[in-house]
Amino acid sequence: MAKAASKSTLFGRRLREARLQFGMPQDKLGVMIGLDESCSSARMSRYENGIHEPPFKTIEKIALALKLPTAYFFCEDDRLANIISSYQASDEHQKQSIADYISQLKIML
Amino acid sequence: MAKAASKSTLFGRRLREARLQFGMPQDKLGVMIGLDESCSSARMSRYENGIHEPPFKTIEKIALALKLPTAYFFCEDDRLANIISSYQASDEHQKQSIADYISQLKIML
DNA sequence: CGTCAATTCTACGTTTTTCGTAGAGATTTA
DNA sequence: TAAATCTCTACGAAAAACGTAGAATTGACG
Repeated sequence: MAKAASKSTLFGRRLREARLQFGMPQDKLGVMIGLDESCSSARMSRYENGIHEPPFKTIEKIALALKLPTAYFFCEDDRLANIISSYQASDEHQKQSIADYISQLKIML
Repeated sequence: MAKAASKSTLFGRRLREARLQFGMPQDKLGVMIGLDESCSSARMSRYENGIHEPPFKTIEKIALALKLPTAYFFCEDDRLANIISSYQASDEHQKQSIADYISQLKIML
């Protein structure tokens, strides 16, 4: 039987997605952000399944470890999530290009 | 004397900024998202000052009330925060334009 | 299939955090 | 200044997350 996703959160789903993309088990990622290895897996599991919600500091450490902006984990919209992660991966010049492009559009609103 | 910002969080700072922009006192905003008016101001104050951290559900309600994407409240980078809120304010066609523009840049990475 | 190893999940008691209350402090307006 | 509006905070009660220990699941290999 499939897992009941009853308690899942957007954050949890994005976390799992990003971690799998990164190719790392829960316990390893937990240790990366400073969790004790004795409970690392338990905690990460609960975060991914939406059973518990981590404090902001922990969310930031996770984002840093996975090389994604914290905001990424709170995007419902896949397209926006992609924009955010692309922005993160861009160099200064490209970041400015993106910002400029958006400013252009805004004038037309 | 200025308030000690010792416990402030990024979320709290973005929340205050967005609420003031929206032009609404803490208690009113709290009631908007379903808080009892008897403690609405107390809770919003603690969120803004980083004394307490609200659960994800509450963060989402706040974002909805202020007409901003949840992700906005987790952006350190002002330029990215602006991109996110502009995206939110755009119509479907413009959203796609933004996504396409970013895809273009990505190819050049 | 069956087994071993790796990974993920969860019940339970403890610890930590947030909540609601009540009122104080600060700021603005008349 | 006085009154009204807005914001902040100490305290005990309630709720949520934590660490532990081990169970369940998944995957690779024979």
